Amino acid sequence: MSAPSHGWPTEETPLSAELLPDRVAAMLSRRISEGAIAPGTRLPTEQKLAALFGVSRNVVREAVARLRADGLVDARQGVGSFVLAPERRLAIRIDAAALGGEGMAQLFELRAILETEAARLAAARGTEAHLERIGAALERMRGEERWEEGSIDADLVFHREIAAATGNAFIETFVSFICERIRGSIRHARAINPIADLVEVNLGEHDRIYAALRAAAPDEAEAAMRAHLVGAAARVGVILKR
Amino acid sequence: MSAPSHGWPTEETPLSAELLPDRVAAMLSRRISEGAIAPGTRLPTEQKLAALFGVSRNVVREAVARLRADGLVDARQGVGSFVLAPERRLAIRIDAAALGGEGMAQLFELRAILETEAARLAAARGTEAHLERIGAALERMRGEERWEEGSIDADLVFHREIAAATGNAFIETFVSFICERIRGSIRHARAINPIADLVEVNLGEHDRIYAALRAAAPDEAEAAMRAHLVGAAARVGVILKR
DNA sequence: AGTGATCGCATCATCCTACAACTTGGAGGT
DNA sequence: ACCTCCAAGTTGTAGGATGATGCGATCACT
Repeated sequence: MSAPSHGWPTEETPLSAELLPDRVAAMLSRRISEGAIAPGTRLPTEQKLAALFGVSRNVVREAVARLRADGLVDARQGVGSFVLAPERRLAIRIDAAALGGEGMAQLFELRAILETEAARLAAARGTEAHLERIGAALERMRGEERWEEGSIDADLVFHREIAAATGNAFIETFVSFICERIRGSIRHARAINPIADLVEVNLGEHDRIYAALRAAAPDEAEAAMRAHLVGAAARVGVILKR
Repeated sequence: MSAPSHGWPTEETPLSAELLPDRVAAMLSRRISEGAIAPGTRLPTEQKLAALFGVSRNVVREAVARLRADGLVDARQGVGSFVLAPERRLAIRIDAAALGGEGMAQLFELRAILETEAARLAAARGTEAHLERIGAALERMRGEERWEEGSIDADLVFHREIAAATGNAFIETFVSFICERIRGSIRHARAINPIADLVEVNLGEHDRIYAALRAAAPDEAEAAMRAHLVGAAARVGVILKR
């Protein structure tokens, strides 16, 4: 037993539809983020990993390359790959597994923090061009009567355009990212549990936001956005505190 | 000439220290995010990319694998890799190039939104264990008299622990990520322009935050955090509006 | 001629082998 | 004790081979 028992029980692969490198990367990533590999320690060599996972070294390389790109490990030629401290990460990634129950509530809370402030800033700074694009998204939503793919898309655009109206590219990126993740996880639950999510309700809330933005009223925009998010969260079974 | 002139001038590589796959991925990523490749269109085949960049197909594969992991392209076996709409991205990545001037101000604004709210939540929810860890970071900072590596590290821990005290894992991740990116970009400017950034100033601001958290006073915690961030931004030459 | 099944082709996914570049550590000589 | 050189181990890169997959063209049958 030369390996110091890293604890690699090969983890029977649950035959997911993902590609091999993605699976390997996901497993390693989970081990690292769970602290099962302690920062500073060295990963097994690529050859050993290949043997452990039962894949070729090329597949392992793609997986490790992704970990390196995310800043989870530091691969040094001729030495090995070392686990980095978690705060060194270079990319934020949210996998669906983290959104079960409590995770979704937390993500909604983060979303609310960003979007309420985004609404406030958009009301204060949004140009006519911005407002027109927000209005266009609203109109697209108005056309549909059921809450399905088309209107959900328009909803995302609506929120993204508000974030863009802040003039802050990072706010736009982060809000868009979070909304997209929430949408992705909702789609599954929705098919099973078709909550009464009438367009009228949503439209009323959206109209209030838009009116506040048009009126350049930051306080009202923030309040309207908060009310909308509380409602949206409730509609997917999440209670948004505060 | 079968290739419909994607416009691939091979882009002479500026001999950076990065690895080959990283360089290829960065080039492709830039093309995509700049819109030079229009969503929906197909990338050249891996063989052609390998020939264009003058590298092996393996290198291209690692690069494309990373793009796919980030949600920038969708690679379908036997067909090709297609560029996705920008909002479909699965990871947030901030490269240093985006932080020149205006970028840094925008990132600070985003940071302020998150951290002021985080301070408020931490004051309301933080447990004794959380507060102790925040205090420990503060003590570590107090030991140093110059603002250098050690105290900067402690500063990061201080902010991260406050985010952790919200009990929201996503807030912790996002705040930590943003602080780390700002730190990385500051380090360079700092070496050239050693702004008067005395520890006492920083400590005073931090003490105010800590006192507010101890007192479980959300409003004061938020105000103290805002004051600190305005000061921190000013010290690196960024004016934080509002 | 129209329709359906079949085949071939382009492409990605995976695997394999080999070599280059780099680091480490020890053998051996000075 | 110190320096030099070399051998082993590891990651980085190259190139090819093979299987899997999706698409279009061809071909046979009606």
